[in-house]
Amino acid sequence: MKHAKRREVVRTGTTVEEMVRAIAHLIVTGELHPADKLDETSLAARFDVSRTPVREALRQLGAMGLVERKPNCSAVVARVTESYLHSMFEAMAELEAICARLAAARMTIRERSSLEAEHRASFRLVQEGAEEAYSVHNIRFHSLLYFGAHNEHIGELVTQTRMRLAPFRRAQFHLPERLSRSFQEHETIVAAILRADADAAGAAAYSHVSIVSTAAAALIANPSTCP
Amino acid sequence: MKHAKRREVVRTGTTVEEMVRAIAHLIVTGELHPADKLDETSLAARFDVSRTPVREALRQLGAMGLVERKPNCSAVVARVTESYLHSMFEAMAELEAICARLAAARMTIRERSSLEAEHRASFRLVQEGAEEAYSVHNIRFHSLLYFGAHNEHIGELVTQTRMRLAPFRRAQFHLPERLSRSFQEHETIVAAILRADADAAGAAAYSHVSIVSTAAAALIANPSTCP
DNA sequence: GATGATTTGTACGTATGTATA
DNA sequence: ATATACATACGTACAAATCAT
Repeated sequence: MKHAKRREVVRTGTTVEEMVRAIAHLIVTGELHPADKLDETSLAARFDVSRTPVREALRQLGAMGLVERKPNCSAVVARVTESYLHSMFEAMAELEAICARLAAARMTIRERSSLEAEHRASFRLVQEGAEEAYSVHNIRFHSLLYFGAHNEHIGELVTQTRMRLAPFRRAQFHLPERLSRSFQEHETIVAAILRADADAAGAAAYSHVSIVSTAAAALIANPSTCP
Repeated sequence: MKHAKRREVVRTGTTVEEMVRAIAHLIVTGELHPADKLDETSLAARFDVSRTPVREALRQLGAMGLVERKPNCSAVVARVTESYLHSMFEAMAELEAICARLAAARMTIRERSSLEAEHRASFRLVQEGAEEAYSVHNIRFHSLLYFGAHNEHIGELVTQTRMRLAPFRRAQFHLPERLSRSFQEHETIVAAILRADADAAGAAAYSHVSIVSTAAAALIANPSTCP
């Protein structure tokens, strides 16, 4: 069969968009690890498209910082040096702090209630030790914070940073008491925001972001063999 | 002549990289204005390459936020709403503040000297009213700040934001006393950094970034006609 | 509203550069 | 070290969508 048949009946957009989403998903969920090769031909075959959309997707993912591309060499899932990883965690802390400060100052009544509700609802998950569900809550909680800051651009920066950090967060997932500690830190942030104490909210959000570079050594950049 | 001859004898990289640089330059220097159409075929003809590298460059520029791309519609130079523009200026102020704070705490002796030297050298430009030269100095000054923060990722975020803001800064270029005011603000920042006063440096850097949305109305996003 | 012109989206071929036996 | 295999870079052809008349 020469011409590829469409892989889905309903197209969600262009092929390139699908590829960007698909590949990004593989990367942030950890199905592909840093330094894994992203061979254009293989990806094209795997998703049953031609190489052209794959190339464009890889180019876009490169600009997003999720993949590394050097001329004439296979693209690879982005690796980072230990120092760069540290800089991303620090940036994350600073950005979260900004969002928390702004949120404390700007959130509407309704937004404050939503944040409090989301937080309260997570108490049960902590008691049950529901790691997976808590992780979903955690993302919603932080999204409410970003949104509550009422600054679109900062929201994009923090989301982008969070995505690039995703492949390196996996390690810290199963620390003892992680859930209850996280919950208590959220508690501090929420309390500060509810009383509109911007400085306290910022400080709490900053210290909530783990600065420790917990990533496995294997994920850290070993200089690639390719020029 | 069917096959394109190389436009340059020495290739600086791949064609796509050249296109990204070239188009980005047109955008940030204001030769192309927000909402200007970026026709793939025209660009390909203009730079004497095929559409393929142009497409990939546009995809990358899209991910960088310099151009907008919707399926089946011409790419256009990125427009922003007034509120988004404001959010970028605010983000810029926050990021500059972080850099200044970190720089005050972390710059080496040598880096502090360089910053001071760069600043002192600009005094002459202010006296002479050398707008163009001062603008070059200004970029170097801020780059020293970003670099002095010793945080690569934050450096990338602030550089990226600065680039996206470029097409909208043009308006504020010729304000009265702009140079001397800028110089005095730099003075405050430098002084704070030299005495390692992080908070003062951050505050000074924050207020140094003009929050006013000075862009001409024509540059602001009017909803595009294309789906 | 239908039709032709223009432009984007995707497939594929060939050349060139890199890695490997 | 030379040659072979293989992956990418770019050009080009065609299909599909959009816009203008």
